[in-house]
Amino acid sequence: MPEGHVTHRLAKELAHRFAGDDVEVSSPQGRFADAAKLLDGSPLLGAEAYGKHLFIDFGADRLVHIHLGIYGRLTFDDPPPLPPVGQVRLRLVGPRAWADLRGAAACDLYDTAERATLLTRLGPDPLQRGARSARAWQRIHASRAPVAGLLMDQGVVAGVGNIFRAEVLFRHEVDPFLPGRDLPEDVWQAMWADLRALMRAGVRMGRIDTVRAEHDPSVTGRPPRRDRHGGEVYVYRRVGQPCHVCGTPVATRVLAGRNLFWCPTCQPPGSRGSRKPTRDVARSAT
DNA sequence: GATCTATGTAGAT
DNA sequence: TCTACCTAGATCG
Repeated sequence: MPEGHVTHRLAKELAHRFAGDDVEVSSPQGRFADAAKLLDGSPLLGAEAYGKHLFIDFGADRLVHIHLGIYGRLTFDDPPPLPPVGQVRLRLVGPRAWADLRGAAACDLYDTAERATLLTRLGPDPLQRGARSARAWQRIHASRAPVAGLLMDQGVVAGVGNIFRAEVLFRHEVDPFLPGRDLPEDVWQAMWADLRALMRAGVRMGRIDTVRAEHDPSVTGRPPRRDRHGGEVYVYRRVGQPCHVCGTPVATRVLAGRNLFWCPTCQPPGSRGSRKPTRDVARSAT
């Protein structure tokens, strides 16, 4: 589930369903039991996301820090709460809603100082208002590491995961293995703007849908139209299937332990990319 | 039922 | 570069 758009969406939903209410906090599975006891009955003041990190504010300098990892889930439902199913690490029960957390890589009690320390490790989050892409650019421009690896580094850009990195590289025709320092600055600026738009669309839609996102009025300024490509993403997990733009089979390779996907024709070796996202978008851009 | 996979990261080697 | 870890659903036999 989780790239940055998921955490931001969850923060919104937590605030919407719980903010201002006293909340029963428990850990049916037991692994968060001590902290849960401490927070039980406290008012939930709000929730915020930064990159893939989620913070739930219970006041008195107490925050629940959640990182979903690769398969964590936070689900919501209307009252009354049902008996826990499976490994429920954290359960929140308020008068208007209840929520279960499963499989998270992290679920810890933080104070604001610990949150501040964590945030210093993270690069700018494209979903954060006023995020400064220049900080990311400094890291990219100074590195000889492949740009596909840099995009996944949360210290460079916070919130980008395996799908957004594959898609944004494709959309700008950048060779995933291009050293960061060979990426032109104007291409980076365009990728950053595209990430902001794609990830915002992801927050709204609750899914990553880069092909249709380009037809989202807020992304392109045009009304949605029928998807001519037949898919939700261009390259992610489409190994061997024809590229939606040129028909070349999508390639894959493991990079830094993660599966990377790209089109060898649209993103040939050494390609420094283009400012306009994909030929298709270039055509429909205003 | 066993095995594989996954939008992730930290820590060891 | 590898391994461990968090869990559930899909796929294999």
